Amino acid sequence: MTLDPADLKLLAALQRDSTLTAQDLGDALNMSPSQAGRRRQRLEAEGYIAGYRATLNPEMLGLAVEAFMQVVMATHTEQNARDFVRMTRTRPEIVGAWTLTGEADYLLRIYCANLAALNTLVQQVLLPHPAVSRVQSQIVMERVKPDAPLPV
Amino acid sequence: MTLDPADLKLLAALQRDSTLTAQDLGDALNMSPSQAGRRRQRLEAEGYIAGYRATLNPEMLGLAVEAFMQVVMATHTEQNARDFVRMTRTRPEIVGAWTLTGEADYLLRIYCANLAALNTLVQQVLLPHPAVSRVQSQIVMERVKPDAPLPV
DNA sequence: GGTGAAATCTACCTAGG
DNA sequence: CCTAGGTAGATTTCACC
Repeated sequence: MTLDPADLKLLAALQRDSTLTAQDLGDALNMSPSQAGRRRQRLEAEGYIAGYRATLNPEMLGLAVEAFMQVVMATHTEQNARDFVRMTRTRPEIVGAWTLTGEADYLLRIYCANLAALNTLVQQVLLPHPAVSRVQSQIVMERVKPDAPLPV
Repeated sequence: MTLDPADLKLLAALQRDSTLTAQDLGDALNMSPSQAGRRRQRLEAEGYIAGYRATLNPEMLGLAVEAFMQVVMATHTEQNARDFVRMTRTRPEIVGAWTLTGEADYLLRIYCANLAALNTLVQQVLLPHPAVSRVQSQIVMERVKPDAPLPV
């Protein structure tokens, strides 16, 4: 039920590249392919591995602008919160949203084609939302360390 | 060279689940497995797909605390920036780092086992760094929309 | 767009502690 | 009796037609 060093190495390897075969994993962990495959199946079944995803290149898809937005709510009713959360889940350009401690109520992570699209999102979607009081956009200038694996 | 609607559907599907076979993709796109596989190979070769990764469950790994930190630099020399960037790439609990427009110089995304570990990072690593002036931690209270696929 | 060889996965079987 | 290693059938991939 607990993770031994081999499990951690296996998880780290699959975070970097999920196309590694049981043979590859066995080589890396000094065990037989059977054992490595069995371990992977166990880690999947126990829920350590949430899924296998393709990672895309934002630039190649015309998503030139990444941004973070801090959103402050005007009123903190339950209904407002539900509405806002539903909106974030509907908009595909919002690729992450969190509620945080501190002054801002929400942090949004956005991918857009250009600055105009970002502005449209703010002016047409966020600011018109009844519960939203203030939005502060912060555009990403450089990805210093983008989307690294979890520390296992 | 440009992406047609089938390409976009294929990329969206692989973002959700990269274990889909050429047959599965063919079924979803109403084309033969050969064609679907060929398209995938083309999108990989052209660089639209950066890689295939396993997504892990942070909670299962004992990573109970997610946080964002806004870091303000004391001095903006080239050397300071390089040092700081190297530090972020070294620390595994820093899973993302960006330079932003606005008052803060860096935004860091962190995964830690607990609040004590987070505090240790701030006190032992970030604040002692010669270039760092101020750090503002914002703990994630709720993941409203965590790590969604890119909008394709 | 289809076909077939090569590789991979997975369930089952056998051996050893 | 339980765990590790190996094996074979089914599935998938990929180069070629």
